[in-house]
Amino acid sequence: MQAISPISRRPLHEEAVDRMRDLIIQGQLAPGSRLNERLLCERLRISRTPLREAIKLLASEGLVTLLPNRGAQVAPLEQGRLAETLEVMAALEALAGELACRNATAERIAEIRALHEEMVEMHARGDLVSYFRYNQAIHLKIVEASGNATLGNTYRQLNANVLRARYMANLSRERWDEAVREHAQILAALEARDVARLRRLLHDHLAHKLASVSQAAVRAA
Amino acid sequence: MQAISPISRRPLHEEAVDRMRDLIIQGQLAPGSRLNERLLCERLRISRTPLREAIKLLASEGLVTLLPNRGAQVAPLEQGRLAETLEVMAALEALAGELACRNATAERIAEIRALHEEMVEMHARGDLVSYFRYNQAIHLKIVEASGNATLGNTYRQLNANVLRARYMANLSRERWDEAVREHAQILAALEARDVARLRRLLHDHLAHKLASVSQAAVRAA
DNA sequence: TTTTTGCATTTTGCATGCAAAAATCCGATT
DNA sequence: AATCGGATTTTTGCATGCAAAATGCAAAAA
Repeated sequence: MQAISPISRRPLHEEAVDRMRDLIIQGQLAPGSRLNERLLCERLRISRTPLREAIKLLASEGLVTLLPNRGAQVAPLEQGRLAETLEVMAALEALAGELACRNATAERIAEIRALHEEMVEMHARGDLVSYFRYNQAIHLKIVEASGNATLGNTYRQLNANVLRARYMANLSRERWDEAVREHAQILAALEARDVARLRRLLHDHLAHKLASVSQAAVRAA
Repeated sequence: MQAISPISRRPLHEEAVDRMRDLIIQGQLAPGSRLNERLLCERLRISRTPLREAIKLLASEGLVTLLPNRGAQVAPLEQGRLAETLEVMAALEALAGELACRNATAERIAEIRALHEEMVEMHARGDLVSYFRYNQAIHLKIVEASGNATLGNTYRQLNANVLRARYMANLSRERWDEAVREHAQILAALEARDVARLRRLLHDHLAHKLASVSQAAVRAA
């Protein structure tokens, strides 16, 4: 008998989580704004039960803050929290790099290089939005290449919180150029399977990202 | 005016999460067993709405697996997943140690030493259960001493999954002795604020733990 | 005897109802 | 004009209702 892909029927609460996560990351639901259940139910065309389940899940991801007896709000953006998160992500990426050096197949690394080439192209064109998308894809791919699914889940969860900061909007030209150079080095270290070097590069890359985001936040304040 | 602790009115779903998490960690809800909503509602004396919210949250922690249209089950224990989790926790503890060296107050470190002394005492007495409790407390305290709350949350979440394995039951005498020696070294490095050494010690300590758990699992299989 | 099919029961997923808490409004009072 | 108090409305938290899906089981067919 031939393999048939099962009919997919996602639960409503999952769909709701994904939709709301996107809304929050894209800023359509602004940090600090209250989540009115009735309103969101109407917009998503679902009832309160799955919506409330979704809100609780987003709260566990840190994208939403629960206010007892007063519903929930989109988690406010805090500089300190962002720094904390990036610090943890740096450690996770360093681990991912190490594991990827040891476990990733050559094909997987080639895929990462392909993404890298695309990203460099977008940098050359000055297409910041596309650059940013490839950049994200590369980091995620490295984490996946580690072969540690738990690491991947943990990373993604933290990443959602960082995406909201939309630091890409405040990326200076110098920092952008530097980031691309760093990426080239990261890829070279991965291809050489140089664990120590890759660990250090990934760690520093994230540290620089934090510095750049912090600066942007200071300017905004 | 004197500070009064407010009358606690925790949401039912939070209470339910905590209770069920304990039940799962303690094995009263066995890995792989189905979660019958009606039954659990009766046991916890709550209705299905907060219960279902709790189940979804536990699923995001990885303690529960959702089976679409067929409810949920306690997440089965998998050797590979445990190894993955410990690998991530090792990286997080290494980071925590580094941050603790830099940020922790002397008092905080003294508190950790106090816990360590107690733990050594329990080891001397052969009181494995108490030893295990102090051991946990020390690791959590180091993570807290990092001052990075996000790191703490991430660590605790992963930790819940490890606690279920109850590797302490299969702890060999030699490994136990060795673990205590490792802890003494860890504490010394923290007190000396020797970042590099502490990182390495914590990392190795976790690696040894994984090895010991794996061995126990192999024996059980 | 084993497999398949139809039916009854149970369980789940989602919607809705209800009471309590919070927010809002609005006039009275200072 | 600002503030307070109280009633009114809104919103939340939890319970329950209902339909669809899954499960169990016995009878029919192979």
